[in-house]
Amino acid sequence: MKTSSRTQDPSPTERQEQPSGLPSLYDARAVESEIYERWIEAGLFVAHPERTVRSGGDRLPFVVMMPPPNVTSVLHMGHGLNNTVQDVLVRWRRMCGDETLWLPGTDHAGIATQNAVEKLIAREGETRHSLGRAEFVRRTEAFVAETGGTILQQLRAIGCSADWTRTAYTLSPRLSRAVREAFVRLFERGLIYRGHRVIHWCPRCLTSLSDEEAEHHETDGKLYHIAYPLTSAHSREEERAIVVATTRPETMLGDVAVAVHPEDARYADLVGRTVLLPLSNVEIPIVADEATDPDFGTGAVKITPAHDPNDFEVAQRHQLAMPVVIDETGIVREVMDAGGRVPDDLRGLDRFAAREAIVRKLTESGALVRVEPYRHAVRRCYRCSTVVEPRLSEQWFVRMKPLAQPALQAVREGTIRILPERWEAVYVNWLENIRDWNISRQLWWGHRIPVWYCDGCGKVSASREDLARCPACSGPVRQDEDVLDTWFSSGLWPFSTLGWPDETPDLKAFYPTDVLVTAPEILFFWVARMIMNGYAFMGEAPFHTVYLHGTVRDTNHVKMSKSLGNGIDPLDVVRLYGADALRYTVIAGMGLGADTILDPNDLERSFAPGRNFVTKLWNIGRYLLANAGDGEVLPLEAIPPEKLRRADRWILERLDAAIAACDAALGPARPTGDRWSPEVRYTGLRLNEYAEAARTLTWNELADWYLESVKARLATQGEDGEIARSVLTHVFDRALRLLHPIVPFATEALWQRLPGHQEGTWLAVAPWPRPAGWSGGSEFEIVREAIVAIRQLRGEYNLPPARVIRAVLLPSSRWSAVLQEEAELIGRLARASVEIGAASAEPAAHAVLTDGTEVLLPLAGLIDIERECARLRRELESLDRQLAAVRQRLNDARFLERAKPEVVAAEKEREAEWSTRRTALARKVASLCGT
RNA sequence: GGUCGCGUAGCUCAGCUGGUUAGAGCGCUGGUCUCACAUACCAGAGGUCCGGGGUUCGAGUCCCUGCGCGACCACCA
Repeated sequence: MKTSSRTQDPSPTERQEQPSGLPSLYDARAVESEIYERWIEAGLFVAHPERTVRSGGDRLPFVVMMPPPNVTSVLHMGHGLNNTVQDVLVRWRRMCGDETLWLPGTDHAGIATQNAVEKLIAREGETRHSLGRAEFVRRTEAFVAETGGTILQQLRAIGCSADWTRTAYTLSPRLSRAVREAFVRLFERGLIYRGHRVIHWCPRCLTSLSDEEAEHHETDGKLYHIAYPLTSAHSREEERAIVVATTRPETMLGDVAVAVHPEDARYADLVGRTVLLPLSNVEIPIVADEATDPDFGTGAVKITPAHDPNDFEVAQRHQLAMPVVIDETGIVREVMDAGGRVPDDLRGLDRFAAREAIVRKLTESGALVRVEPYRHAVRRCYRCSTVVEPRLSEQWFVRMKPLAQPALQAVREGTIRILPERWEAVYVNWLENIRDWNISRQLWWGHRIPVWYCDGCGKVSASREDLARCPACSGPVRQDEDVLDTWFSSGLWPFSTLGWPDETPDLKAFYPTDVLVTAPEILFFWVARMIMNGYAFMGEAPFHTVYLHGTVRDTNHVKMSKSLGNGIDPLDVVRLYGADALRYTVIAGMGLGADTILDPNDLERSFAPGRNFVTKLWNIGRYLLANAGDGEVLPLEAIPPEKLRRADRWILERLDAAIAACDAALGPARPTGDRWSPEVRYTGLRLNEYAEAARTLTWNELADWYLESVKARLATQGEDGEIARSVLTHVFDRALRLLHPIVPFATEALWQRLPGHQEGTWLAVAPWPRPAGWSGGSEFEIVREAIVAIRQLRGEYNLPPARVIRAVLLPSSRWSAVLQEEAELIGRLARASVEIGAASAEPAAHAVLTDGTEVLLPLAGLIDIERECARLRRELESLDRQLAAVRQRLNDARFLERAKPEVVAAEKEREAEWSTRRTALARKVASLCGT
């Protein structure tokens, strides 16, 4: 073991001043980095496939796949929360004896990374096109090599116990091979196809997007009503035009028809006739189509097949042309099949400028009938927020319905559970209505689509290996220019990271995995697709539990983000308060699935509780080492049970209760069979409850009560002192184990110094505690009650703790012996000299315990008894008056007759309550003032 | 438009299948540097559990409704 770097170690001279060997203040910074290094050196986080039951070992595997952050991202609070949750689970299971694997890695993040690099080269005046594809990819690789993976380094600072020897990257050769394999298999199964249709297009990123990547944003827009004149006179004079409503007038240049509902009587006789498209002066037909909603707008809708997915389908049904009038950058021009539709003065305008120009022209010509404000959802690019332009193009799609089937069934039958439960409905709903997934991206950064086209014979080949010539005609081939959606590769994460498609020892031992921890935002992007892929390629679910945690927000409930400036840098928190404080705060404050609210303007308020808790732990440790020494302690089993004192039994019983509470809160780690039984399906993973149970044991029970009660015994030589030392050490040891997953650093630092610690053993892999079945702690409860009662009376009369006072206990018969025996202890903790059973007439403050034991605090000479008596008597008189009034009312027959029953009931209740209060007050007066 | 969630102490939140006196942390008040800890200890105040109705012996918890937030989904232009 290295000692040179252990900066928290006091020098030999300090050691004398600090008999505990621990500095008085916990130095998180020094302790944390040093301990983390030693964990890594000891290889504690490295998983061993051969030790799992799946590979002939005796351990159950417990596997968590880290949601790969974007390779270029830096750690923010969201990552902090996400990874802390995972680390807590992983550390818990590791201590439980599972062969744990927490596999870390990063995502190449196609659009995001490409955008970042394009911004970078723009400073040099370059564009990706000026550089060319090969050079651009090279530059991006260099950028990733330089800045990528920072976040993984940062995760170590918050204590993540991931297996860094298995760090994965979606664009690595190994995972790229998995991507190709997956693509080709789906292609061969007919689940990947090429389609010509209207997709979401980002005119800034210059790529198509999936439905999920085009986010809806509520926007205040306008609904324009435009008259399209009929080309021939109609019987009814007033209907010389048909009015259509649109939010995007600029698309009218690409209109090929006007559609009405087949059963719409208003337009029945117009179907089959034609109108003249304003501005373009093209004659277009009026068609009848079911897709038209007669109740919206005028009931007539313009059809722009190339720039609207619905219109595209209408046009297909009616075999209409599909002129493209907006290009890939959002400029209005004649792109394809437009045939002079776009007036000269509109060509070259941006789509929004064109909209204004068109509205102006229509207003001038009188074709614009009406404009009304209209609030609707506009789709925007999830990466750059640019308004998405629907665009007709050639793309690759995955046929989702067959893949969704088993994924749906898995959640319906409980093979996979999603927590919180409510997300299961969302998941099911999405899968039931799933549409085909556009997976091609017109980007350069990503996995190039492994498809080759033969210009000779026209064959389209998907291939695992690069093709140089056509497998059919041996002619020259060219590879598809596009790359795959980033989420295609991350969807393979649970098995591609384990070596698939090879049958590696890792894959055998660690697939399927166990719990997936992530935020609900990527339930569809990622989680659902992993599940579908799990079934498609591995034949079984990739995990049995999806744990969806909340979002980190500021005090205004706004999501934290760097761009909004309301973020908290987890590394700042680590620097100021320590990683343990950060972890404790997020875990303790997190209801299942609830958002975490933190105040970026007041880190102290947010994180002090965590830091304070760690300080408390540290101080318990200091006391223990200073007073129980660091030599061997008596094993608990070696103590004859009858020699245990009441406090010993009590704390051991509390320990059992805490272990049970922690276990219940964390829940079963996995289902018992191949699916979750209804009884336990939604239990467990209540990390805040677990944290609370462990904290209460450590602080409120061990430190506040047991430690205080045991101080005198520790000072004594001999057997009882040894027993106290043993119990204290034992309970603190177990408390450290329970707490370790939440605050790993401080607990490890203390545990390593516990009396009897064996060199080379680690808390990180120490066995998780089990309840031992202790009982007999309840006798100590009456002792605690007596102490609290004396303290309360002391507080009531403002007697400073330094003032040792007399206290007289008149025990009920039941606990007489107990209180007698514990009188010294009671006195010490309540700072009083305790006498038992000597009732006297002297003036005393008075209280009654739950079992009837009376507590008297003689006050002669301590307070002005005359004044206090006068005050109490006034109080008693006032109470008597009120009581008399209530009783009179209740005795009044007329009141009982006329008042509402609930009023009578309330009065009766009041009478009972005041009557009880009067009894207590009267006793008080009697003991203080005499009768 | 559809689906779902939330509204509990000044603040941030627990409160599981309805069951004694609704909890925690922070904050607040009073008292303490009591030899592990003032990043602490002791005691205390503070809640019509958003409003209204209902079911029940009993509702913070279940049902209906109103108000106020929020999330997700969405091919009525």
